[in-house]
Amino acid sequence: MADSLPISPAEWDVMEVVWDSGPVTAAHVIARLSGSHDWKHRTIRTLLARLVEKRALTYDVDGKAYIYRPAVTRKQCVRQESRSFMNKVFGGDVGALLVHFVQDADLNRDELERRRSLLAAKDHRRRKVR
Amino acid sequence: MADSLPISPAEWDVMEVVWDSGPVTAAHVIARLSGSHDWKHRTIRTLLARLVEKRALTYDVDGKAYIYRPAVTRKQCVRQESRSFMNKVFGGDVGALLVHFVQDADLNRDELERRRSLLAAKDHRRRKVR
DNA sequence: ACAACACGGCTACAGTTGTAGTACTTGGAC
DNA sequence: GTCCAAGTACTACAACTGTAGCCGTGTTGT
Repeated sequence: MADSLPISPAEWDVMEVVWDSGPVTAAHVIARLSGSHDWKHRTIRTLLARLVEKRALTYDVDGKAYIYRPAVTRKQCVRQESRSFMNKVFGGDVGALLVHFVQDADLNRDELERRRSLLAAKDHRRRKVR
Repeated sequence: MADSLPISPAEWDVMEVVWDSGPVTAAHVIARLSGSHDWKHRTIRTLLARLVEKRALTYDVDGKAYIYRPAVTRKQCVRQESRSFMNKVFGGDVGALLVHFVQDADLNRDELERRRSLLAAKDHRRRKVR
């Protein structure tokens, strides 16, 4: 339905809140993001306004405040971002992409495992020593 | 080894050529990209210069021209881009990412299949008619 | 030796992004 | 009815991007 211009990383974080919490006020978004980001409320209001401009959000007026709602689904956006990422980095080759991330996941698992063993060994040594 | 600032999409296309072709002149990069992009040679030279600034490329001077070489491996860059993409869009959840792309791949296969059948049906009808 | 031509350096300029500040307006408390 | 806190609109500004142009200089063909 929508063209939906690209959503920048900062804007994406705002969209997440709106997608998660249904129709929300700016105040709500600000409260939600205050934990994870160190943004002044003005920054978040600017991002909301830009997302409206980009037609990624709409709003209803309630008294003096706006109630924001997504104008595009998360799925649509994920799809679009994913495609452009895949094209840029993997030349559009889903296979190559999958290989990369599977290997990456395996590496992480191995790394976790390695650390666990290290810890275990340390623990073992400590036990022995005392 | 390197900090390696973010590489923009246009710059990425330039890096691809350098990664693929080993040490290259600007002229070579320009020739290679002339097929896929409609860039003036100045644009590509600008991109090369920016990549040097960003320490993604280095060069040796050969007479009046530069011979460019990657200063970062493709692997490093793919890793970095992939991480930031995964964090932005999938909240760092590799699992969710894999699910998305696998489904996407399946959809594409189905879509291909659907088109093939359509074509086949059409062909069938045509044959019948004549 | 001189004219082109090719090269890199510097400059430009508009659109996007991150990160706000200022100013004006208005619903609501009193 | 008045005043204020909170809300939106407008403005700001530097860094990054896409997309190049101009300029001085050195290389090369003739």
